[in-house]
Amino acid sequence: MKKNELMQYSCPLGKAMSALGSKWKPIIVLVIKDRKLRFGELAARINVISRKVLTDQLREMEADGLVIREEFKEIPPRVEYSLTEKGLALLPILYQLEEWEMRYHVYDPEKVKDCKTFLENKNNKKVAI
Amino acid sequence: MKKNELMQYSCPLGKAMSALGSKWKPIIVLVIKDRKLRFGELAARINVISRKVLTDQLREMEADGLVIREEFKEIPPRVEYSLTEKGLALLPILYQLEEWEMRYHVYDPEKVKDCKTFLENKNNKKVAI
DNA sequence: CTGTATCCCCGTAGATACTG
DNA sequence: CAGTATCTACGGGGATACAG
Repeated sequence: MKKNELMQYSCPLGKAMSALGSKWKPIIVLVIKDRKLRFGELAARINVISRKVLTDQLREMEADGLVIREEFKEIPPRVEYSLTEKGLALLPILYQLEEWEMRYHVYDPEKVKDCKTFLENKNNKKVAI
Repeated sequence: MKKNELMQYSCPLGKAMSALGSKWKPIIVLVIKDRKLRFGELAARINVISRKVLTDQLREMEADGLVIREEFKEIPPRVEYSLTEKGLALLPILYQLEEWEMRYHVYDPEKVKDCKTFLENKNNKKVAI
């Protein structure tokens, strides 16, 4: 085993970061937080992500125990995603990270608003990012 | 401005993740936490990182306001790195992330020990990773 | 001692078309 | 509806050599 693999896979912090250190995972967690969402709902709420990448990310998060994937064998197919207990436990930490950034960075309120409405636009529902 | 740039640079959480979402930054924060360290000390404590990458990461962290870089115009040159207030404020969040991972994942205690001693070995000093 | 300068690899993520 | 399959582009990260 190489040393950097030791870092990545055996250190708790390294492993935690690899579980949510990708571009979209923290956002996906925040978007699913309230209730089960279908794949299409997820894709609509984060409309800048491609379906391939969304699928990839969800599969990895499932493997990491962050989300639950429920597949209903229907026509048309339906798949629902929800957070596991582990995924839910991540929420307060993500909020703290958000607060930390807000506290030490000067934001243009308009841009933050843009960011919030960006996700809201496509679903007519508040998503706190 | 493209939408994904909006996500990355205007959303507090997106910005926070881009500030510490790389492979080494969280570890660098933990390693510097106690006191100022010279570049060489940092490189020795995280001996699997190449000097180029360490330099790159430190420069980015400096730009993000996480670390302070003090350069002493001496022969031989001396540079000391320390955490800013912003960097220090990140510590409790990193510890929570660590605890979160520990709580939901079954670790082989031997491997965690290896991970700890891996960083300890090169400096004869405890570094809590 | 503290870095640069190159070069290169590989993985993430994106675009697009297609499928059960 | 919920994905695959392919191909491509880009950039982080690594190895090595050199510099002030």
